[in-house]
Amino acid sequence: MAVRIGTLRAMEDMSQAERGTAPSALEIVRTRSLASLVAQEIERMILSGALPAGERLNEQQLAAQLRVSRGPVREAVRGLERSGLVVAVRNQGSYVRTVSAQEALEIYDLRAAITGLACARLAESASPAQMAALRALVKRMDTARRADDPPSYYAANLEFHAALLGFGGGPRSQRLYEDLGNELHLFRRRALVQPENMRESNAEHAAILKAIAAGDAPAARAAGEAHIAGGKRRFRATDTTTTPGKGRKGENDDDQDDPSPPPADGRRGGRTRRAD
Amino acid sequence: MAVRIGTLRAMEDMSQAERGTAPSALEIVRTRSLASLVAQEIERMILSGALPAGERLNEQQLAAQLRVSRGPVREAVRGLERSGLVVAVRNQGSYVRTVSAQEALEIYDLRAAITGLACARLAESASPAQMAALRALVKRMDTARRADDPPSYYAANLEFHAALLGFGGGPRSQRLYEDLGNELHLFRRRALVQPENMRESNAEHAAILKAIAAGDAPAARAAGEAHIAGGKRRFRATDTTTTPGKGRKGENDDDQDDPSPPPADGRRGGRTRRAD
DNA sequence: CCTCCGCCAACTGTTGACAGATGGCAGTCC
DNA sequence: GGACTGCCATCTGTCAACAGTTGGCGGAGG
Repeated sequence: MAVRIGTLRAMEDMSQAERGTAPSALEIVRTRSLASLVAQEIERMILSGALPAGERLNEQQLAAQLRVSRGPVREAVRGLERSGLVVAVRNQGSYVRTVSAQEALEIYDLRAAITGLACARLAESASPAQMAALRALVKRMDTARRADDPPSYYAANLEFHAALLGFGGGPRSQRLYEDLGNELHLFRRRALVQPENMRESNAEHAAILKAIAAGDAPAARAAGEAHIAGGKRRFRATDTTTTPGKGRKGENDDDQDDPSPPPADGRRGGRTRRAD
Repeated sequence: MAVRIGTLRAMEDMSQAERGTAPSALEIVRTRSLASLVAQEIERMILSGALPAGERLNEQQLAAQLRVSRGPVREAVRGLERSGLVVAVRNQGSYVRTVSAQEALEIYDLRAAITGLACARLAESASPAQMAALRALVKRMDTARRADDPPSYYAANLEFHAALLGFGGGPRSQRLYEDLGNELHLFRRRALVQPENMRESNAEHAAILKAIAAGDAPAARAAGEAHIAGGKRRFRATDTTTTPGKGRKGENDDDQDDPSPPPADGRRGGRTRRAD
């Protein structure tokens, strides 16, 4: 109803409608709040390693760095706290969360379970278009592997898993998988993807697609779980703290409550000159 | 070292040491921030139904009601936004999240997957003490069922699942299961637990424990998944929107982006007199 | 020389205040 | 009489300032 009523409004709807394009800066300001942008930026800093695990988050330093007030920074940090990327101690500050080896293994298991679920469902419901998209991603990864281009492989791998979870699981599963992956990043910075690993990993991807294409739900589930288990194994192979494992799964006695919330030496206060 | 050095400090340590007891109000203020308490309170309001799904969260009204400033309220809401309980729209406000039927089913599947995982691991690692604790909880539920006491059953059920996830999965799994359960609460207020459901549910609990005690990991996993699947089925039986399902699993075409962020009529601004 | 106490700087927690946006209501112009 | 425009109350987004706490450093005392 009404054709020319509010051309401005119409323009807004248009620019909102066209997704995927560059969000045009003005639209960003109009739709996202400062706090959400700050959260996104801090999250990026953490995942990129600029803020390593255990690091303290200085509110006013971050605020000054991002040219905003402390309010949005605090709101952003509260959000990141809920999502498990940082831990906060009252009157002391927030720290980038440290993930123990045991927690990392647990997260791998969770990812395996939900990936298997998505694969199984996808085996019963995959559309030709979805299969084509997944196959194209595997092809991209294969190309990146041959070119020995780990960054490209890594990006395509992320897309593949996101598509897998989105098609087979749903938006909630997708977000969960992403969050778990982010937490995993906190355990020891190590983006090194070796050529052998790439080949092995992509072979598992192909196996997943094969089972899905065959409509074999149990096989697809097993393949999906095996893939994440393979990632867990490859992850352990490059790590020292997890290899001297006590035979199998760490028996979790219930005597550990908090594994030291303020993990490192909290250098704060005092008469130390500020770091500029 | 030093006996009477700082009796106050010593007292604080003492009160911190005694866990499980009433947190003594003063200790709460000293360890938890206002924002976290506000978040806890708002979360309670949402889960209890005082703030129904789709409801708008008025910041200053909440601030006035809780006798705090808007700052902590905003921080709390940002946290709840990250955890999926509320959605925020810029310059318009935050709303209690509405969960669609399809999302609810997806969440059930996720819970089934991680519950199955925990059961399988527990089948290989359960200690006698853990088994005893789980058996005691099943017994409590059975007692509650005989007494036709749904609230007690409900509470024990929560404890049972928390223990299951904590023993077999770990803290991360436990928290995840809890969060998913909270989201599920947002789909249609319906705490009605029928006697038949209680019996069926607890029978499934017993089946899980039997498989775990036998050390049969695949069987334990299947039992755990079947239990959540049973919950999903019982849930569907009491709901109308999910029963006219199209055969199987809703095929998720990618044409739905956001299912209306401002869900209801956002009554704001204008010259309406405020609701006191 | 060692121990202990007081001081102080830096930081977090919280509040109050200001600017901008939103959406309904009423008056006004065709 | 219907549609539109301006106005205004309400609320959110953001900022700046105040109060309280923390933890190390230096001086006083033994």
